[in-house]
Amino acid sequence: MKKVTIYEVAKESNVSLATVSRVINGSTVVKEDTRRRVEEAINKLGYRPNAIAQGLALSRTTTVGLIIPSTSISFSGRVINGLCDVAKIYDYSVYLHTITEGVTDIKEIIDDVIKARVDGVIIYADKDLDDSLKLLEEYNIPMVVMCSQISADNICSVYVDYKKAVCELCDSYLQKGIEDIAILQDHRNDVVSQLMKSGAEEAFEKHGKEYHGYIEVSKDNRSTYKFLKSYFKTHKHQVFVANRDSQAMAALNASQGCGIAVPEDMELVCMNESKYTSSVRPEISSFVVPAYDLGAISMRLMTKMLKDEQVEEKEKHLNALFSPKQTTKE
Amino acid sequence: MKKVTIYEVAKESNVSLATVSRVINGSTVVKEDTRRRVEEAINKLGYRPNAIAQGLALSRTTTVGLIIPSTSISFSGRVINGLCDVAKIYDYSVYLHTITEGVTDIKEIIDDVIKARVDGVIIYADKDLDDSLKLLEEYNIPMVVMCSQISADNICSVYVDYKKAVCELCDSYLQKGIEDIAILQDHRNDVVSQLMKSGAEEAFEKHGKEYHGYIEVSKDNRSTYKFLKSYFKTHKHQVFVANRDSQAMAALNASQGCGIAVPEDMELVCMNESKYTSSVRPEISSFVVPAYDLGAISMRLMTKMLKDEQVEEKEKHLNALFSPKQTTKE
DNA sequence: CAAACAATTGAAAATATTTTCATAATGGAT
DNA sequence: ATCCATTATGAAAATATTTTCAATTGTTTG
Repeated sequence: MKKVTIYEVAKESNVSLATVSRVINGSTVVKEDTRRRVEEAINKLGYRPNAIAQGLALSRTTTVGLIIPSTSISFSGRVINGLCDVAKIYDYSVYLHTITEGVTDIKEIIDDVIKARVDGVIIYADKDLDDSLKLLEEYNIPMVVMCSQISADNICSVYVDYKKAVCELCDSYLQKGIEDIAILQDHRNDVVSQLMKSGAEEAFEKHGKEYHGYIEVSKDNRSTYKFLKSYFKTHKHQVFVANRDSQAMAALNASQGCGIAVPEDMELVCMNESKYTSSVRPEISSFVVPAYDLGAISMRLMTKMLKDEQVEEKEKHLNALFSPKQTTKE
Repeated sequence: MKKVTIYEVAKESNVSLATVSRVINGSTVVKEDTRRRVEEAINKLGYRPNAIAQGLALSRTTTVGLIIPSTSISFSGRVINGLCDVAKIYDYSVYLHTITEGVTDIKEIIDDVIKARVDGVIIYADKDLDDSLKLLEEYNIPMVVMCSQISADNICSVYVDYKKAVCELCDSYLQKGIEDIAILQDHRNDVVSQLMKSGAEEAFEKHGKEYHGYIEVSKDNRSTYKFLKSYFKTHKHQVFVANRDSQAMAALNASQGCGIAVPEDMELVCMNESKYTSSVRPEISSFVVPAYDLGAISMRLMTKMLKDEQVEEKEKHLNALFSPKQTTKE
């Protein structure tokens, strides 16, 4: 089983390399007759173009690097799906790197995507990654940053407007006179938490009040559950907002042991709907975050940058749609 | 910002290409003095090796193609994490393709990984993919198949022994005289369902009985929930086994409206634990499937094949660990 | 001190493609 | 038949690296 290259095809069909290349790429004109001959040779020999050689000759790999945290898998998973689906449409391939928090050295990943000569990089950056991005900027590699609001010459960003979501949520409660809104914050210090904070603060400020409702917990789910189980014995909130679906689940389960009925005693809101938050009973309210779209739009933006199409907006924000599943408090 | 290649480094440090290459790859011996000179030049010029050119010269890309369905994201996500973590350790990169059932043409994906000249392919095949795999075999591309039990010259497989899991589960109930065990089957006709079937049948046969407890539903979660809601009004089972976590959740929720208490009236068992099945209340029993390990082990096997290490077992099976969360029926 | 050997280094080929520029073939108009 | 304008094709350079084999340098040793 020896390798068959463009040479063998050329010999078999009695034409030059150039002509075979033209047939493969279908761009320039080739006489119908020779095209047929070449195509026959390709089929006969089972020739497959070599993307590596093409990449070298063209200085272009039609490959996009994706760098994404491995936490919150159901979310990342949907992002990846959207991204891959769109990549397929535009004939790009995806070169994947996951980030395991506290383990992965991002510099190494960046080194690798540079070495691999990807045409562009899409990175999910819910934390500050400035240094790492600098290097990619230096190399002038087109970038799409998911989650953060960064934009520059060669950088686009796509993010979910959690600030607006929380702001409107709080506002609607405040208008009904409900002020006791708790927001769960873990210590990841990520962009989403930041946005939730500023959203709440903005809403309260608008109503002439200051916001003080943060509940700080560790990143770990199990211990969050334990903490809340005892916390709820002494604290009752009218509204309880959690960022991740697993946190909302922890809150729901913890509340049940403490005689707090959801939603009658406490409304529970999750910022990221998943098939679980939507299927659990009692049902809990949640924001539907378009994770699939986040990936899909990021990839679409990337293809525009790579094909030198006009990118009308370099910063794109998506809305999280509130989906109340409970009889809203009066 | 012009490209800096091995040429520039060679000129800068007054040596030949060959020597620079030797320094980069650190394999052959280079005089300490020249090595230092070359390294200085590399740093000064900011030289980065070009993996594409290396790939061409070496006919090797240190890249592994991963082909995985986009359904059941939380499961695939963990597989991907394990796989990427191990890939990183052995300095391989991951080239990702997702399969959207009914949409993606697998042939196209295979074409693409061949074109990309990946060194190996890891594919999650919970359905029959024989034709597609044939092509990879022809090209002699090392393969690891996840989920199915295939093995051949250049193919290893890693799968979770669902058959054994279900068989032992049923057996333990039968020993207690419990025979009314229902197994939910959707119409995906996947390998896992097949294995569950044969596991149940084997257990019943062992006890001199025949198994007839399948409940057939559609693939769609929403309609499964609806179906079960009415089904449970007229049917009560002692034990109810669901494959995917979302199906177990549907069953749990459906049961609650029908006056069936879990676990008192009906034990609910899920074949795939997720953070949701493990955090929902009432708690449900589940098998802990080592998805992360599935990915990690597959990748490890692949690295062995690629580095020509001895692969002692070409078929590796993992056990799903039963984690009963309920007072088991007497 | 010369011979023998080991340690370094370099020249050039090889890897599989694209693309530019030049040439050859074709066809229509005169 | 001849010329001009297309249209089609080919030769060779370029892409960035590795590797083989030969040459050079350095080090012992008799």
